[in-house]
Amino acid sequence: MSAPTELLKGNATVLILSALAREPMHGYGIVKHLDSISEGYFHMREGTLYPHLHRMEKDALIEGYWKSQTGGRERRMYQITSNGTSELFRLRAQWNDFHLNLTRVLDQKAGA
Amino acid sequence: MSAPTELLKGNATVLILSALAREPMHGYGIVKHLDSISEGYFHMREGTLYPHLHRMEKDALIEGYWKSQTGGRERRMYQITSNGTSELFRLRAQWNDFHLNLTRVLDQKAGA
DNA sequence: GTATAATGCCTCATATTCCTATGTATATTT
DNA sequence: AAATATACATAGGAATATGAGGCATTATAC
Repeated sequence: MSAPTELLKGNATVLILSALAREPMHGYGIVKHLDSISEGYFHMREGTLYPHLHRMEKDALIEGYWKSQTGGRERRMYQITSNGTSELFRLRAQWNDFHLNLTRVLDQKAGA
Repeated sequence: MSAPTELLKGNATVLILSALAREPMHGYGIVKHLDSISEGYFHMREGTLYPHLHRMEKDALIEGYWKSQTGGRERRMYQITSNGTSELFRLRAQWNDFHLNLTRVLDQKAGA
């Protein structure tokens, strides 16, 4: 089973940052990493990923550079910046907060 | 602090069903209930709520009926159906699954 | 008494964000 | 030689929450 689109919305950034916090990766590698770590649950589409990477680079959350390979083909590598690390912490906290509140409503344990 | 729009996406239905699983409510009451139970975190806008209620009624997840008050003014009350209860269970399970997988990625505890 | 806020229902235009489809190109496997 | 996997990129369409607006009644504050 894979992640419902509606729930994925808004979480692409935190997923990408989490991957890059581990080590620098290129786009396709990020997709594979998320796929493998979640056992197929998060299979991010390229049409989702690349626009995100471009925006995140513009926002200085990540830094891209071209890396040539012995084979010849160049790949675009990305690494997380210090801005990106801060943002990752912020998004993680935001997520925890969201989870706490949603659980509270689903469990009906508080309120009037 | 209130819930980020992007995270709320896809969770409106489960929030509404959770409220109505407690007791029948009218639209405005649902907003107030969610607001109070989450201490202001989930403040669903009416532009979000009412289209959802109409769609959910059409999908037989909830049932609406007009209730007149001593004052004279009518209010539209909604109650959850058995379909709605099933759907609530399904969405709760889906949410738990999503949370499990996102946590797994954020904590970087599994995978290659 | 009258203005203001709160209650209560509803719709539409807009922004955001993900997906599908498509295009290009190289490397590896069968 | 063909099929698949790797790798980057963009355009068009679909879904969905928000903001702004409209309408009407009731309670509260001045």
